[in-house]
Amino acid sequence: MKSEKYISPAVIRRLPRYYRYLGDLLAKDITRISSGELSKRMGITASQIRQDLNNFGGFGQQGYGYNVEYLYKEMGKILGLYKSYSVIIIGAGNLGQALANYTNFEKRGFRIEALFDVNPQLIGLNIRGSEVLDMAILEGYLRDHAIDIAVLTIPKTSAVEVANLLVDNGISAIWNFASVDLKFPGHSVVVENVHLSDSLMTLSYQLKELRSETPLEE
Amino acid sequence: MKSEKYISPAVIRRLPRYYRYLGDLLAKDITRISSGELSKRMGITASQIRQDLNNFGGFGQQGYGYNVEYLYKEMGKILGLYKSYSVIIIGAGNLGQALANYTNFEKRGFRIEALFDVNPQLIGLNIRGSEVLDMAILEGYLRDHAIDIAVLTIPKTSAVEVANLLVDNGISAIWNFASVDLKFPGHSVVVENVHLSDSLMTLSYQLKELRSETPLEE
DNA sequence: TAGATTGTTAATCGATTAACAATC
DNA sequence: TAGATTGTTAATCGATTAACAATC
Repeated sequence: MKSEKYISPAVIRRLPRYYRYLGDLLAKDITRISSGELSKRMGITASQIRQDLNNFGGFGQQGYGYNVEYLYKEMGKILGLYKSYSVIIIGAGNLGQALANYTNFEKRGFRIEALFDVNPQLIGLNIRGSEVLDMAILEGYLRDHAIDIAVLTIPKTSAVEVANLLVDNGISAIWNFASVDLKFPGHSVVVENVHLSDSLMTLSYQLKELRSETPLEE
Repeated sequence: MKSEKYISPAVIRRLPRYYRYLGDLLAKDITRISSGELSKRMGITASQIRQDLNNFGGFGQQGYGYNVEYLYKEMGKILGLYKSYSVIIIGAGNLGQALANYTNFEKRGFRIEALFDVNPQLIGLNIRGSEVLDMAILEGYLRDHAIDIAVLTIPKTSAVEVANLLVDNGISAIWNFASVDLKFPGHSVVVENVHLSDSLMTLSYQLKELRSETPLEE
């Protein structure tokens, strides 16, 4: 109906970064900021900042710039941070537990309802108020609970199978830490990947390049 | 000297993905692959695959395609995976420990030498063979050990300060999990960011959009 | 050889930057 | 009002895709 304007992924990826900088400014009691000043701080062009923001509305004022608090709140709305989300974590290993223990997510409205694992040693454990449940009851659990987001922190071997089960049972958002690309033909699902291995390889590539560029020191 | 051709970040980000798919093919005993077939599997154009690979050399053969094992190994070399890297983890909290416990990194040649933390409760702990050392001795440690990569898993409040200390003491690669953008003017340092909060916000944005697109079910 | 598929040049598309009129 | 800075259109730049000659 509202036929929203298409926003490119490149823009979307910059939104959390704007949000972060605005939050920092707010913490420093800076009340207004121009695109030029923000440009210097963020290391991107003022033109890009204005283009990006204007995808979502005219938040600034000529001759003045942007009101930090207002823009911060608007960005929060755009990012969907004023809603509360129910979250389950699939895989209660080191990474799953680390995420469950990370309090900042709760603060932003991401409520961890439960964790799931196949390991009997982990089942029954309580991680900062959330119980680790048996993966065997996951399907039933999803029928009884309205879950917004599933976090996938299981090995790639079982990731595709479990992801399909999640989607077949109504999950439409997956935060995927498994080293596979998930595809759900015919379903409306959003997936955000955190491919740690890929990230580390990219670093390794860059380090190799850096070292080959720099001639030996004398 | 070797005046390497400039490779765009967009290409670099795709390299680990190629490497992953080639590894999967290899595991399935598939010995050859054409750009057309790989295109179908990866969901990117064959043209892009050929362009990307040809940044680094002509790995294929007309009429045949690419030899999977050969290309896999070449990609590994390009990514710098045949070297061994010494790694320290700064911040032995949940995330730092999770990364230290993740055995796949060791397998790829990233050896975790030590972890560092300020918390007395953690200092002295042994995480899968690596000791948690006092952050106070970090500077001295760096003088005595040749460390390739530092993993930054500390809160953003101290991240900038510690990162500067690392770089001042010879670290030239940082895998940054703190929610800040690190800058090192005048130093040659490569930084790879894993901004988990940003990633989760992106997911939240996408979920919000997905839900506003889809009209109510009847 | 004929068929397949690469490597590479050229065309297109999209994203970034520049410019400037509008306006606070 | 004059100065500053936005919102937006136009220009540029870079990345992706298409096309095809080269060649295995």
